[in-house]
Amino acid sequence: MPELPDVERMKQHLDETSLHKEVKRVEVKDKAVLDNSPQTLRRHVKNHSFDKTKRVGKNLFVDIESDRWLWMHFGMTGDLKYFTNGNEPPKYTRAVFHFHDKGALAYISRRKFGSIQVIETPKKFIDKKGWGEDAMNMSKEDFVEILRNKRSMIKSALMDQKVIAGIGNVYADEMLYQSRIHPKTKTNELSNDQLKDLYSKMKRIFRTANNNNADAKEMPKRYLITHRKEGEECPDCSGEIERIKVGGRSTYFCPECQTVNS
DNA sequence: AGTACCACCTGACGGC
DNA sequence: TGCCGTCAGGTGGTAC
Repeated sequence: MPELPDVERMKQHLDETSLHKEVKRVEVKDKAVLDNSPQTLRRHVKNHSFDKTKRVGKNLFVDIESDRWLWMHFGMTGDLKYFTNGNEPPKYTRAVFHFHDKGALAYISRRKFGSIQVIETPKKFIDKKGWGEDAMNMSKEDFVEILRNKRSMIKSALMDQKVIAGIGNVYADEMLYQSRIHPKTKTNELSNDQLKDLYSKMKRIFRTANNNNADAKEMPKRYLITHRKEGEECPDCSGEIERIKVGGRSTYFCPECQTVNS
């Protein structure tokens, strides 16, 4: 699930339900998702409250005390869900933050690819990881400048979190579809105008997704995301959607429409 | 620098 | 209904 819009939705959910409430208890149901020991996590979170949140790319940071934050990442199947005590936590809940007010925030991860870690500050952490600017914060000029000299395939470049933070498999396909660019195009073969167009499409797509709560079913019918299936009819021409591998990831595209530099 | 492949883990889904 | 293969919105490591 979680690309930039999904994590943005989780951030808003946390902000609306769980901010400024003291954590009474941290329940670890599967420590596979913890980078620290349960004891370390508890030590930094128990009797503290989530003061503010920050999203960078697909990462959610939660401020717990001075110069101590939680880093949450969600892998391919993560989510956050607030529920009230007395109710069952959602399926695949791996950790629960119980608040004093009888509410609780569940960290959900079916495949356990996600992680929770106590860190110092988001800035230090991001620098160490080498992540690029968040896709929604990046300027058009920086976008063009960073991509223009890359020699990798455009889809791989878009998904590289060290280049731009936040784009994943589904939205990379969407951007390239709307820009009519073949996913295997060498990035440095794109013109500045094509890169600028790609940037505009990226912003519009993420804005649309954010407005629709990252729900693919609510996205416009002209979007590829509602037709991500082999053999499906392209919403823009009579062609059929094809599936290929790019950078090891399944890639859906329209061979009729996406002919730029292919 | 770029790519291919594997690993992590737990399913959901379609074909027979 | 059951078994089996394939796929899955991410990332990190290795090897070439």
